[in-house]
Amino acid sequence: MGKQLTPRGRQRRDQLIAFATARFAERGYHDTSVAELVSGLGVGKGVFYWYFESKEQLFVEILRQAQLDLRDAQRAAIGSERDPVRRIELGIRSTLAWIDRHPDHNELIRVAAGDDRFRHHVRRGEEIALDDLSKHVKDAIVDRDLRHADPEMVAQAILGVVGRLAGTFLPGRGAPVDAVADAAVAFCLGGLLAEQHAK
Amino acid sequence: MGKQLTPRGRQRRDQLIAFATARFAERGYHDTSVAELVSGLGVGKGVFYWYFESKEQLFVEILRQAQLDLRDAQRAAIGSERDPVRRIELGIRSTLAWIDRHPDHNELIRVAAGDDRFRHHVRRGEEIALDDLSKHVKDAIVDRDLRHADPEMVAQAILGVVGRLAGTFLPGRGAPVDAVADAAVAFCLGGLLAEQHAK
DNA sequence: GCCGTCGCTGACCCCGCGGTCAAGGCGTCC
DNA sequence: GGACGCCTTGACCGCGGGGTCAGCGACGGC
Repeated sequence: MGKQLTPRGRQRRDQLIAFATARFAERGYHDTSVAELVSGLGVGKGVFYWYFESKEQLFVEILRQAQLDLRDAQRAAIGSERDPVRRIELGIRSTLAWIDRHPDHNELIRVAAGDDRFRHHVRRGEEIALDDLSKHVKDAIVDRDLRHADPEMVAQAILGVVGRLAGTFLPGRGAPVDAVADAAVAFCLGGLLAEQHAK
Repeated sequence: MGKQLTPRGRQRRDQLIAFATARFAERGYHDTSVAELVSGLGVGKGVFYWYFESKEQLFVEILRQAQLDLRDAQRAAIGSERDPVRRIELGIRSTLAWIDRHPDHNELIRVAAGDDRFRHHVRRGEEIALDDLSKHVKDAIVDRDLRHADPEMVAQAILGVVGRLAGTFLPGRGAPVDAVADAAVAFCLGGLLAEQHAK
């Protein structure tokens, strides 16, 4: 599967991945042709098929890599924090920070989510983070004697908030990440009705 | 633009729309060919182009109609309710009820949101509902002296929650709509940290 | 200098797509 | 019955897509 590559080869491969990521994010999967990708780098078509099996395989690879990277960022941010609520907050903030740093990858995930062919990849990539999040929610409910709620639903709701705010405010008019993160955290924790209290 | 159709013609047209809606929802825009649509109804290809200008135009029409229909449902549900928080709740519930009744249309909206070609249609369709929602949020904040928050961000967050919960729980697992709606409302209003209180 | 391996070329193939159109029913009204 | 207009047919077109492949450097080891 994994082909042996010299440093030179690896460089080309990375070029292709980087360029393809940008194009996929900008124009979607179907509207980005292989011809476009190679001509964008000024190379022949064969180069593409030297490094990748197919356009689809490349897309999936980028997608998977992005999801792994995001997951790493989340893990690193959460670290060994004990308080479940705080873990959730750190997860939210690190996710938004990652999206802010990788707008193309996030866009690509959105594209993938809208395509039947790739949707299950997205779901699979989310699953683990979602399970973790659900656990934290469950812990939080137990620890703090909160109202009973299905942890998975709450976890999904949080993902919904984060995804939506990121998709709306980060790429368009560059709202400061921190402001968006603050809003996301405040909403997820306190909802609409939270009384004003120490910020 | 709008062609005159006899009752028979209108019936065919509706058949095509219904079938296309299902196919688009199931397989996406690109992976649903015109040939597939017509052969699914056992008619010739010309039939399609007798009723529609193009595949794209048909898709956009279905999309627009779905969004208008959803909006009508929301309006009807909210009616003349005065309390902004209650208006928001009614909006959430009616949206989820609509999605539950029209899974294909909702799926189609998701598909459209992931395609660069149609994304702006989706946004445009959301805009009005979003503005309304923002107003309600603003009113709620003023009325109840809640913590200051950007109404638009809160509105987007609410849409995020509703969209995500609908997309995850309604089509796959046949979760009862009311349960999902209760969870969505509870989360949007009280967030994670809301203490337990009268259900 | 020679040869092998890695990287690259780009013309080419085949296919399926969206879309067209000349021609042929079929219903209806006179 | 004839004529007209709505509806339908399906072979056909051009195009651009993903993917292939025989052959051409070019560089490094011997």
